[in-house]
Amino acid sequence: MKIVMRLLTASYRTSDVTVELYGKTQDGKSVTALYSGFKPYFDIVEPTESCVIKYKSNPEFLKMEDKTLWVEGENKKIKRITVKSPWKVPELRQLCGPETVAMAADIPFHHRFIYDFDLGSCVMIEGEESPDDRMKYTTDLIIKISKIENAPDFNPDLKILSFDIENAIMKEDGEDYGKIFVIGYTIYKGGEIQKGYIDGEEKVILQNFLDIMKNQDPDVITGYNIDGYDLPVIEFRMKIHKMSFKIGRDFSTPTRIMNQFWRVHGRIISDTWWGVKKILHPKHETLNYVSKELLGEGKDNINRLKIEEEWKNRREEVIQYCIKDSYLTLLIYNRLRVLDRNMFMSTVTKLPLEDVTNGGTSSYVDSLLIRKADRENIAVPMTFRVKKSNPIEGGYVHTLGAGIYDNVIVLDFKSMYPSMIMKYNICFTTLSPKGTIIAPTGIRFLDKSVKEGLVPRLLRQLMEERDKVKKIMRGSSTEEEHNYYDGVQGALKILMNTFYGVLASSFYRFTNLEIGGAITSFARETITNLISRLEKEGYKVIYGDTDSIFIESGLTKYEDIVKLGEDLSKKISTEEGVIIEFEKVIDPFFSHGAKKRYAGKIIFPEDQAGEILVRGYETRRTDSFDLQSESLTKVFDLIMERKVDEAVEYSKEIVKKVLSGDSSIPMEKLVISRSVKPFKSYADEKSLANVRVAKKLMEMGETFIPGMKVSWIVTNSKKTPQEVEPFVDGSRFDHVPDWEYYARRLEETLNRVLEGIKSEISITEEKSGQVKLDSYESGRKNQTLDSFF
DNA sequence: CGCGGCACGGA
DNA sequence: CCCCCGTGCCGCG
Repeated sequence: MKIVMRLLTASYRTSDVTVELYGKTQDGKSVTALYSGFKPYFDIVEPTESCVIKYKSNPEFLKMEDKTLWVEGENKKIKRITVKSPWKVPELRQLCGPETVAMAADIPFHHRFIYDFDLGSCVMIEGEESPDDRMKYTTDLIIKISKIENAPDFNPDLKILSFDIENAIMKEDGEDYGKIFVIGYTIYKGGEIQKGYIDGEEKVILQNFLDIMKNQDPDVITGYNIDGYDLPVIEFRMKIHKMSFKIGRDFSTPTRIMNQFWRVHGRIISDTWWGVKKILHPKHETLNYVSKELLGEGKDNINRLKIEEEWKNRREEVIQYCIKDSYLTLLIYNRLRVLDRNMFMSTVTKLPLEDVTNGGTSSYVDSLLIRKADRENIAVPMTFRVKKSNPIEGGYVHTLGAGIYDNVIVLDFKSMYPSMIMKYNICFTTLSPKGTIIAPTGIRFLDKSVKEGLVPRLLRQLMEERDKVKKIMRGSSTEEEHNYYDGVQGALKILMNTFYGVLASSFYRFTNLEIGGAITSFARETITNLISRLEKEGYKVIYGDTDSIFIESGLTKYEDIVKLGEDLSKKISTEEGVIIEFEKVIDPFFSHGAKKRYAGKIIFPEDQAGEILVRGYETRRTDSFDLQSESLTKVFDLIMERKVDEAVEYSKEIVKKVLSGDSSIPMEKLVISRSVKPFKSYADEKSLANVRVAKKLMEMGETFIPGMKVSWIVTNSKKTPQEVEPFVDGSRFDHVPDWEYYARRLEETLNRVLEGIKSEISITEEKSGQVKLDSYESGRKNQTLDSFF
């Protein structure tokens, strides 16, 4: 038979080293495709005679081939050693001691298979169904592969199972420690939703859970915080009942990767919380808050801290609450389009969906770079850590003076770092003392005419691919088609931009800090040269950051400003060999005089006109309290209308109101929220409010998982460290906020902005009058806020 | 009052 | 397990 499927996950079984490819067909069939006979191998650089003998006499040894591979600037003799068991490779690669250099000996076996067959995210498989394996897998089809090749891309409908557990609080040790009362779930397939729950004896619940996995056979397992909570609890409770947590498509058990993600053969475990964090960046990360924000609907009202009581007295409500959690989570997961995003990324990285869902960005680059290196006989080094003595110097940031600016033109370098890599042929394959391209750091690279680097070539192909996809997108006839190509081109853009990050990282196989430094130094040179040139030509450059330049045009007519923007972009692009895009016009443009902080009203392009753009300020920060963000937004709105006096008046009023502890101010508007890392990573955990709050929450019986955001209200800032009380979404807060603290923080925020205008106004217009709010300086004796109001 | 640790956002 | 730059808050000496 012959099928076409999208790759969901890839793995291998240890019993006979068969590669397992799990996928989904366009018509919704789940597939296990098996490939036998592929063996793991790795390279040893110029091994000694005794080392060769050592390998040949090892029971794992299968064969040895001679290779000549390019290693750090020269061709070297390599022995390629093929062995029996993938899991033995870490041990075998150092068989001859630490002084022998092993290459490509840390590539996961399933990746090795995909790279060698040069498979993409969708494949065509020919083969026979395998009745012998019928009982070993939960999928609709089980096929022994006789032929496999790439197929055109498509995004099939996947079956998603979202679940949530309610269990005894894990406070003290005992038999019922964490005991599960109920599992609620929601299954989604092709637009249809099916809800359900399992209760009863815990052992029965767990068994039913395994049966649902087997019979429903979901492609994706999600939930809210399942990585750090539900899955560990289930694993733990199964152990107590001496059950095996076999939810894999091959009935294998899931394993935890880096104490964070879970991986299981055949399915994608994709925590919605993680998607929320990465895509939404909300102020609070609780399911209740995110649901309300995104769906306009919150969780049911159940007291989780007294779950045992609730389970005894309100069983039906708890069950409904539990199902609803899984349902809301599923809706959020779909709303965020996590699967679509990941499918697009898997398309452009040529990796299975699971690998882009739970893998790092280095695996994206690996997937493309290793294939190319292999085909060009370039040795693939193992991942190593580089000591970070002198970090790479980063992007250039132009000083931004305080004030209000008119009709500001924004120019952007298109894909700055990828462009630098391509223009200057920056690559580990072109790095050479004989090179004629000299970076500002003094590092040399060969000219393209001598040798085009692997990375520049790859980026060029990705950029060409993206331009092609964009063109198809513009010509697409349906919205669906348009969205598809838009997704692909967006993923290509993200992928291109990850190259610099990965190559400059301190923990990657192709890392070279000289190369990372060369890229940023070329970028700094490019932008600073352009700024000088524009200034020489009489333009007033007011700001720039890494790849953007802000010019106060000095013009007043809209058409003239737009024309200038277009002319500059055209002129510079042709001259510099790097594309400069005319991005927008902002009027007015405001900053209080700090880099990376500005606000302005967009007047070009048309489709963004009227939008107030804020960067860096408290309104954009998830760790400022709502009252602060809202007040600042209001002040910016007034400034954008150039109503400075009104802004000052408003600011005074609101600070006064807060200082008086006005009862009309909702407590929620005072909540401050910050994330907390694993406790052991802190130098002094007691001195940090967020860490203290996390610990308090755990004492209260709330779930806290490292990486989570926690929320609090400051109740006494005069004490050291300041006193804070956790704020739990949905439950009453019965402490008194430190109103003076909030008034002071608010005033400082608003003052920063208003002072920025005053200095500007007094210079250009000699406008008298007090703009600055009456100041309050903490720590100074005889001066408190009270003395001013 | 200056410094370092920390979290967050910009690009 | 993605880079650095920069801001602002807090606690400490």
